[in-house]
Amino acid sequence: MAHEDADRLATELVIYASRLVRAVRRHAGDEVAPETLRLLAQIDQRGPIGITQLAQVENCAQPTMSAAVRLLAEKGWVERAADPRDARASLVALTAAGAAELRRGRERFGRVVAGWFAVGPHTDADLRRAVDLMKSLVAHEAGQ
Amino acid sequence: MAHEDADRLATELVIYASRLVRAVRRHAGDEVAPETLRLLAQIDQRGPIGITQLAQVENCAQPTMSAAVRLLAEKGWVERAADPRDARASLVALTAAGAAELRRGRERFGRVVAGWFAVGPHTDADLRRAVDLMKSLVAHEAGQ
DNA sequence: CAAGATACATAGGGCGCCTATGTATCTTGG
DNA sequence: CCAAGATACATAGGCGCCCTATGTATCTTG
Repeated sequence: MAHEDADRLATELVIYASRLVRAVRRHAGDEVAPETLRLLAQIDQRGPIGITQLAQVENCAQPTMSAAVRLLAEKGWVERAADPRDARASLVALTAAGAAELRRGRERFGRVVAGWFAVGPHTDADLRRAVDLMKSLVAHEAGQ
Repeated sequence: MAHEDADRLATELVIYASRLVRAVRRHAGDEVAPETLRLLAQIDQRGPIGITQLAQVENCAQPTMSAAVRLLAEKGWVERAADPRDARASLVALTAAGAAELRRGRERFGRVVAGWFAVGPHTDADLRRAVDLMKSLVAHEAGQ
């Protein structure tokens, strides 16, 4: 059945995505994990942003984001400023050290993936298409 | 620089892989997580297999695999039999319930991904290529 | 201005992953 | 043939990511 094949393909996508993340995390050693880099990238992109909103764009629970931001703050990679228009809220932004860490992390991920990539038969265009596909999948999660 | 772009692209691949796994896990609710299904699929494929060897093919530490197999066994999805040729070793195999769970999990992952997939502009061939790409990347991790 | 909504923190738990270490059991060189 | 090292697995203990439940300010509004 074509149905079974499609299920299997979708399952493989998820499974290999999981493997890829684990592989990169292992090769990252003691440095920033994919989840951390993801969060740094998000904060970099969204500028000063509140915890709750950050949790929403990251699709995680607010307490999860509180804890994650606290860890980043302890490492000096983000700063929490008071929101002048709402005393309940805080605005999270990257520090210079956080921006540097984001850059270093990207370089390292790039090196690691490039190393595996070079051995295989795929092109840069394949890589871009794969990224687009997953971006599209994830984008449509929240939407329904 | 082309270098910076490549790093960014590789980083995005990893980040979106991480998002995809999280998204699927969330939509799986209380049912099997991607990591669990990955392990069930592995045991299904490799037949009766020892803990250490399973840890090797899954690229994780042996105690990690011991714990994972224990959880699967508690749920009745795998059975540990004594290895007749080595009293230290045990042979892990799927039970009927485990095989059924694997089937159900694949169907659910298929449904979830298909739901997001249908909204986007991508084809089955794109999906297949993305899977192949990640498979290739992960395959070359151990190889070097 | 009380009552509900909202932003965030804390408490507590589960799972995936790790290293260090212990306990059998196998294998092998003297 | 038997001690010594190698091997298969388990246990202990720890960290990160993620969750729900709940508490505490602060905002908003009828």
